[in-house]
Amino acid sequence: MLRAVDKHSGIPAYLQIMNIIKKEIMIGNLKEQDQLPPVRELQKTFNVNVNTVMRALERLQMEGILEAQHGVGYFIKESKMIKPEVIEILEKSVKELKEAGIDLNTTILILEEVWRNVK
Amino acid sequence: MLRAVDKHSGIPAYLQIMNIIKKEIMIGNLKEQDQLPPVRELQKTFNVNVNTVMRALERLQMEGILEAQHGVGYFIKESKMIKPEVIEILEKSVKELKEAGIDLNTTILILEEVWRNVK
DNA sequence: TTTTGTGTTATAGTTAATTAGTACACTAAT
DNA sequence: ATTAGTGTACTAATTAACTATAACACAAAA
Repeated sequence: MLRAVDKHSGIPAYLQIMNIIKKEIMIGNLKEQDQLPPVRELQKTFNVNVNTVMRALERLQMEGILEAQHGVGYFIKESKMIKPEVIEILEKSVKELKEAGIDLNTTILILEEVWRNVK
Repeated sequence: MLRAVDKHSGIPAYLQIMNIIKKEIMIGNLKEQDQLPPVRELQKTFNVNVNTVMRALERLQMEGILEAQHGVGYFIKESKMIKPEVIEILEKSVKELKEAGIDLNTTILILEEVWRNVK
């Protein structure tokens, strides 16, 4: 479910962690009021320092996504799960793109460009 | 065509520059043997220091995408343009996603997840 | 040969991200 | 009251990214 961070991607670890957690919420693996694993466990899972975990969680708090309870744990505060239709739209495209031999990075670059141009 | 870098995204500027140039190549705005604008101009366009431009261009050289000619300029060495069909696949999805009220960041997060799961 | 336009290199300083290590603070169960 | 499990805070040090500034090196045209 939760995976380690990629330390060679150039993307700051705390950003990656934020995104991983957001993703888990969006696909429904984490729902409102669910408790996160303890920070000392997250630290091992993501393979980073506690402070880095804290930075990620603090920012997710600021975004209203998490809530901290001192001495207890971190909880999902706001969770808007993505509709299955949305996943399906992407699944269809991804299949076609993979068949065309396109890789993920290329797809993201083109996607950003297309996003800007489509009305 | 070329846009300034987003200094608040958390993504290192040199990575953003690399991606912008790759994107221009993929959509066909830059073709093999085309010359890039001079580094002192790129510096202004991207709103960064020369050294940061250099770092991006050096790495693109290492990836075999650019070639430097001292005293002359930077040239596109390898350019594989994306097929229009691929763009169309994404355009169709993007339209649907926008209509569903999904934003770009969310799309990218879900896309990465879907990419991992689709065979 | 000089000038202009280009890439290249180097130094010094700043800031952000990350780590290690330690200690403290709150909560709930015993 | 104690303990175990949790979050929180702080200091010190390291590294990567970035900036400003300046100088140097090569190529082509005047």
